[in-house]
Amino acid sequence: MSRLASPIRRVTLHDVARHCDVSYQTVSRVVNNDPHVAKETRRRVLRAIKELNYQPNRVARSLVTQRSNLIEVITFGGQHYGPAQMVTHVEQAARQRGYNLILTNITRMTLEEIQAAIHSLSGRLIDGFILVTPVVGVGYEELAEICGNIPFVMIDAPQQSTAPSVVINQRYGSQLATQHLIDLGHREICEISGPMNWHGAVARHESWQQTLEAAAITPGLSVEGNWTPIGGYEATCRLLASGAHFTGLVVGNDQMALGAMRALREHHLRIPEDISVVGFDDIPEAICFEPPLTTVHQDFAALGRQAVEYLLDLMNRVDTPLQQRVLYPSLVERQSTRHV
Amino acid sequence: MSRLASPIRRVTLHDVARHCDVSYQTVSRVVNNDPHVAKETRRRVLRAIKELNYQPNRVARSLVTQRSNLIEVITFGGQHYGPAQMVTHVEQAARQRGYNLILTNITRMTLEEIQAAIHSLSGRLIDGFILVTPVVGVGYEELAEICGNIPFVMIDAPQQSTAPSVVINQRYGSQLATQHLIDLGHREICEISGPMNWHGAVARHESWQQTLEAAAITPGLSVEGNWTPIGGYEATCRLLASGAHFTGLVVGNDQMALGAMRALREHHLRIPEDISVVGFDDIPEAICFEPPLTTVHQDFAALGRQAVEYLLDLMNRVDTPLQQRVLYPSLVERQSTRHV
DNA sequence: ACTTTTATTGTGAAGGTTCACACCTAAAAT
DNA sequence: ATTTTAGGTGTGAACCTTCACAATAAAAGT
Repeated sequence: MSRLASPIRRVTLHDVARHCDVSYQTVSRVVNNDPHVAKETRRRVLRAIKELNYQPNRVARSLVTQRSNLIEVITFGGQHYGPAQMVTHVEQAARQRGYNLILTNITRMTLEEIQAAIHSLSGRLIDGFILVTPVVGVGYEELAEICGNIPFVMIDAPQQSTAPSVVINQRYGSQLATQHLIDLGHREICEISGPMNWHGAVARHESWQQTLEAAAITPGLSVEGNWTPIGGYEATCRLLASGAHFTGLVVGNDQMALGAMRALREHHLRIPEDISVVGFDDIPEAICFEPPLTTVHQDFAALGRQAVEYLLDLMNRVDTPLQQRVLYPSLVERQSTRHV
Repeated sequence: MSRLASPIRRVTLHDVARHCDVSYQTVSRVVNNDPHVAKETRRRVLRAIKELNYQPNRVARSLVTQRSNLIEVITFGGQHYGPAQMVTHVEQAARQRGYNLILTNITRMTLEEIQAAIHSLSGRLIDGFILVTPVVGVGYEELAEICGNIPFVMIDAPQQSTAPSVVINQRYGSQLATQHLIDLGHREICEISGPMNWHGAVARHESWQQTLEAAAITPGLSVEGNWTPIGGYEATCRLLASGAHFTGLVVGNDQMALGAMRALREHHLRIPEDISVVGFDDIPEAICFEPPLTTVHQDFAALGRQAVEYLLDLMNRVDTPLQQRVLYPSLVERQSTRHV
């Protein structure tokens, strides 16, 4: 007995129809909950379906209906906390609505890669895309061109974009973090930013700067990291080597904050006695950092749900407006910050 | 102009055929790289394909070939480091081989949930499954029944199972960690384990115990955690509250190790001066823990690649043997452990 | 009693591809 | 000169649904 998928003939509408002596169309009606079926007939058909263990062939259905109930998620950096979190919740929301998810995780966020990803499953009759596009150089117009007439929603699109997108207001989050330090009396505040080709990094950086300036404080030095713990460590070492004096440090994400705290400690700076540190993301580890990290919480679950909801609207309702739906992060105060 | 996916007729084989005056079958041959096409004809067809921007309809193709080039990954705890890592690499490996991935992340790892997940896309002609089944109660026989004649590979299956699976040898990893402490002269060694309904947790626990016994050491207390930082924190508090004395602590994963270290510090125990801690997973954060964590490194990328490779063999080659492919973890020594 | 409406069921075609086979032509073998 | 072979190309059917419409029977209206 071979284990190779043998060409076992699946049971079809016709088989069911024959089995209970109706036409295949009637069976189709029962399967699709068409009301124009006599009660007694429906009963008979349903029993036959169960007896024969009939499963509608979704491929054949797709061929005629021109829709697949498939959503493709194209993401970048799927191994990181944020994206992984989003994907999980997008999947959950999609499945609840009867859609399955095709996942494509690209390794370089360029238009070419996106194009290749979309191309690689063109012809699958994908109903819609969710694009996690956190880096610059991937704009709405280009994407619209690539996606053709298939609706899509962007996550992590540039703020204020006219593209259909769902975002968390990064500027607001960074303002929250920075203002928190200001409120604690800090006047010398530096930053470890994310890679500046990410929208989020730019937004957080600019907002850090503007919040300080609004409080008539000259921004301290800002050093660029790469989102990783080691990146944060190295960036902080560079910052310290520059001789800059500061009492507050705003870090682009929690992982880098972890590295930053390590670097600070190695330079015999205590947290929060000497330096207050605030992160971004609120990863599950943050609460157990040494000390527990004050950070900005982002609701990735809501983000994922919203994206799916919006996409389904775009797919199924004419004239859903193209807009940017904005969620707001919140500050979580822990022990890595204190009054100066 | 509506943005709703309008029923724009896609260009088909027939369109291309008409455009360069051959039969649709010839175009099909060109598309599928059939050698029985004259050079000149192929050239003409290829040009027409490009001119008309023809994309083969994979749905129609699936209908007749009975295969979809689709692999479904059913995972559990997709937001955690390990599973997220695996999914990412599985996707990458699959796409390289021309397969796309349908992701289903279930929230409770039970046979019913798996069945529902598989059922929800039955009829999509999925070519194969990759099942991340880290908890007990989900055995090969039951899965084989559910999957019907569709081949599947399990990841994180119980060791020694006869099921087609790819695993990392957890026992070996735990032995590495425990032996490391023994070699450093520790004789009082406790454990924070994962939830005992996970194979991995059981295997690590048993191997911890056996390694100690093999060295004629009585195992210390073992407390069960839930993989999370806070879980590790609480478990360690319980351990300390029990009054147990120990100098070495083996923790089921890095996240719990983070929580454990926090708990230890709060009880004025220094790491590694008073207590040596060793983790499991080697998450990217571990190197920046305070102190950097000695841990067991698992190669999730290799795991994902192997799983895909094995599944494709199962799908395409008759009589691929059913076996368990085993990878080995390695110890990464950092600063959380030292000689007693 | 006859027409109209409604409820239920059936028929033919289409969706876009691949498979099995038949056909044709030109070159090679006899 | 005739047969065989190979290379190239085309035809019809099948895959399994849904859609549009036709057909029938029963019920309701006149």
